[in-house]
Parts: sequence; C-alpha cells; structure tokens
Amino acid sequence: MVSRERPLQSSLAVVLQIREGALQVLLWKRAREPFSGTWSLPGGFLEPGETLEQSIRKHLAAKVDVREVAHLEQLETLSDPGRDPREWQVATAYLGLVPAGLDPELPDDTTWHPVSALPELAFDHREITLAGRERLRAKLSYTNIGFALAPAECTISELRDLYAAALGHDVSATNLQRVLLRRGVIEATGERRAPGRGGGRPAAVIRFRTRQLEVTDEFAVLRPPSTK
Amino acid sequence: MVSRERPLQSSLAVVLQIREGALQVLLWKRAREPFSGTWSLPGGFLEPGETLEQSIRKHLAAKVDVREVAHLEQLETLSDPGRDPREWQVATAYLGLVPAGLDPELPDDTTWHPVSALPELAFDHREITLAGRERLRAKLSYTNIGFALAPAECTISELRDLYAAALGHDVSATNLQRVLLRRGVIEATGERRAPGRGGGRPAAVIRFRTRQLEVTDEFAVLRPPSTK
DNA sequence: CTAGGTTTTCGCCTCAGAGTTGAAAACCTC
DNA sequence: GAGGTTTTCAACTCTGAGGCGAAAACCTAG
Repeated sequence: MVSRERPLQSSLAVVLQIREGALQVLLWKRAREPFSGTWSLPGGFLEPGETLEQSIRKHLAAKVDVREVAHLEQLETLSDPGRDPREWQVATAYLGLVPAGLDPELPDDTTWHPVSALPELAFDHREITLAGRERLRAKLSYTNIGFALAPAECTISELRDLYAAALGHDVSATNLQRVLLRRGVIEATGERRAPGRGGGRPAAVIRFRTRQLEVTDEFAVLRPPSTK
Repeated sequence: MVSRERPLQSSLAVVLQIREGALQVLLWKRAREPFSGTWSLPGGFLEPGETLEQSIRKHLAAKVDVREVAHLEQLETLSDPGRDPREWQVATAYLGLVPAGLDPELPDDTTWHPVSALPELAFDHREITLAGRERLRAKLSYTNIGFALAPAECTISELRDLYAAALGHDVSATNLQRVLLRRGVIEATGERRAPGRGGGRPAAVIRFRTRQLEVTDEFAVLRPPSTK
C-alpha cells in the first residue's frame, strides 16, 4: 500500500431536544482558537478500531448522559478542504435526539440553544445544525421518530406541542392522534392523566409502540394548518 | 495539534442505469487481492485539497464519461474498522445516476450488472449497492429524480418502464402521467413520436421541466398496483 | 351543590390526490 | 376497409389527511 496523505477524520453531532416549547441544540463554547468564543457542535476525532458511531457516542458522553440519547443517525459527511483553517479534516455529522422532559447534567461550557435563534457558530456548524433540523422535520412525517422526542408516556396534547415545536408550525391534536393511531405508531396505555389546575377532561396516556425507528410505507405529511 | 493515527479516506459510488429494462449497477472486476476476482464499486482515495464529491467524480471519470452522470448525491459513510482487511479505511459512498439510452464506453474490466442478480461483491459493496437502490426508490416518490433516469425527451410509456424497472413493480402510465404533470415535474414538448412496428397511436413526447433535483413538499408514493 | 370554565375526545364532514377502468383517438398492417 | 395496437382522456372510486363542533369529563368559584 502506497503511503499517502490522510485527512483527520472526526465525528460530530447535532443533538436536539424540545425544551421550554422550543427545539434546542446542544452547543459548547470554544475556549481556544480557532473560532475562540463562538459555539460549536460536540464531537471529536476518530480513533483506530472504532466506528464513527462509536466515536460520536464516546465524544457525546463527555457532554451528556448518552443513555438519554434515544436516537442517533448519520447525517452527512463534510469534506471541504477549507472547513477547518488549521488542517485537512473530514467530519461525519450525526443527528441525536433526546426525549423531552429529561434534563441531563452538562459541563460548564455546554448549554442548549434554540435552533431558531442560533448564536455565532464555529466552522460550518450552522449549516450542519440546520440540516439536522430539516432531517428531523422530514422524518417526523413518514417515520415514528417522534418516539425520540417524547417521554416514554405522554398525552396527545403534549405530543402535539412537541411536534409543533419541532415542525415550526401548529399541529392539530385531533389529526395527529388519528394519523399516529392508524399507523400503529402510538397506542393507549389505558391510564388517564388528571388535568392540571384549571380543570379539563383528563387526558388518555399514550406511548409509542416501539422505540426503534420504523419507516411507514404510506407517506403522510403533517402539513401546516390551512391559512383561511 | 497532537499527532494521531488517521484512516485512509476514500470515496466510492453506486452508479445506476436502467439497461435492457432492468436496474443495473456499474462494477469492475478486481484483479488483485483482497477479494481478487470479485466485483467492486468504482472509487478511490481522497487527495489533499479536494472534496469527496470532486474525488468521486475524478475516480468515476476513469470508468465512465462523467458528463453522462446526470445526478450525484452522497449516500452514507462506512467506518467499520474491519471493512477493509488490509488497513483502516473510511469510505463515503455516493449514488450516481445515468439516463437510459446512453451507452458510455467502459474499460475492459468494467461492466453493468443487474442489481436484482448481483455477483459476489468485494468488501461491503453489496450492502452499499442495495442502499443506493433504496435511496433511488424512495426519491422517485417525492422528488423529480426521474430526470436522471430518463433521456432528455421520452414518452410516458417509456417513462413508465423506467419507473417500473427502478421501483421493482408495475406502474400505471395513466397515473404516472397525472402525478408528474400535476407536480409540474414533466411537461409536453408538443411533439409526437411515431409508433413503432405494430402501430398504435403516436405518443406525446415529454421532458422533465428541470434537470436539477427538486423535492415536492406534497409527498406522493407511487404504489404497486393493488393485488386483486 | 350548581353554574360556568377548561381540556380532551369523538363522530362526521370535506377535500385532495392517488389508483382504476373503460372508451375513444390515432396510428399500423394486411 | 377490417382488425389489431398503443396512447390518451374523462369519470369514478378509494384512501387518508384536515376541519369543525358537540359531547364528555374534569376543575373551581360562588
């Protein structure tokens, strides 16, 4: 095998969670150059003997409890020679999802940021983050990926708010329930949740039938409400 | 920057074309170990200063006339440490599409193979090839990617055969026409094509409105015919 | 305890778009 | 011109998403 120049290979992840009704991404603040002071996606270099997925899991573990990452999938591989001003580097981006309600402990340099109002991001991390959001939005329509955004059990109303936050537009609870029920994506647990202060009929508690990604062959787009 | 071990980075491509009514993939026969005698996907190593897409375009040029590749997109990045028995290697796979009707000149070691009857493939190339086919099938449903399978101008019947070959099931010409017309994916050129031997009404010649990938926001699945 | 407010749930309707069918149109060959 | 072939088009069906409103099931205040 001929000796040849090789790029550094790294993995990084867009970790998303719905927090306070908004889609947020996990970022850490760079203390060193380049891009010192700006925010960037978690990740790091690939080590011999590990796969990219093992690599990103390991690097994520330094920032969050990875057991709380309910779903992880590959997004895309970035290879622009100039993407890191220091050195030739190829990076594979992943999309990670953390169910709402969890509040993992984070290091001091790491926090959540609403994707709709990103601070200045290092390298090409802004584009990667937006690509992650788009992937999530698309998959909400034709897969059961909602399981990775929702707690193990929740109500339709809570689910509607999660979908609305992720999709960026209102979602009808009635319609959401029917679509997800027909697909067999969610099922009723039989329990009911007492209404909060202010009253109201107690909501049925539902759960996602499986917590593994499944693709529905009948597509279904959750559209924004008609603007009448 | 700490010195560290680096993987070889390579690009490879699943180049698909409908030939003789079947979806076929471009493969070349390995003359050397490992996997000598088996077939593998075209590709090669990444050089400093180039992107992965430039890399795969360059390596493809050694096998086919790349100008005939109407569409090229990234598929996935493989990183299993054992995927190449010789050495640690990370590979990014692309999907390339060649319109039907073209018959690029190929080197002696390179030919087309039906995806439905693959020979023994080297490394993980079999899985990659099937992943490419799946990506194509999915995108036929909700994008205009058919432009990359079809010649610049063709009839609905020809298009139906192309779709049927790619999707692996029958497609109704009537329905295909309406779906693609409504979306504005195809348009009539106004010309008509004389029927072949045996007669028949001359078919209207259509073309794809654009030859760039566009995603339709209304999903539409082209389903197999109902089994009655 | 009752009236009024709130949230959830469900049935029914509409609407859009994909799939199906059959007949007419437009060609061929014998 | 008769009979065969392929294409095209209009009408219908069917499925599934979106919308609406009434009923259900709770709360709180008086």
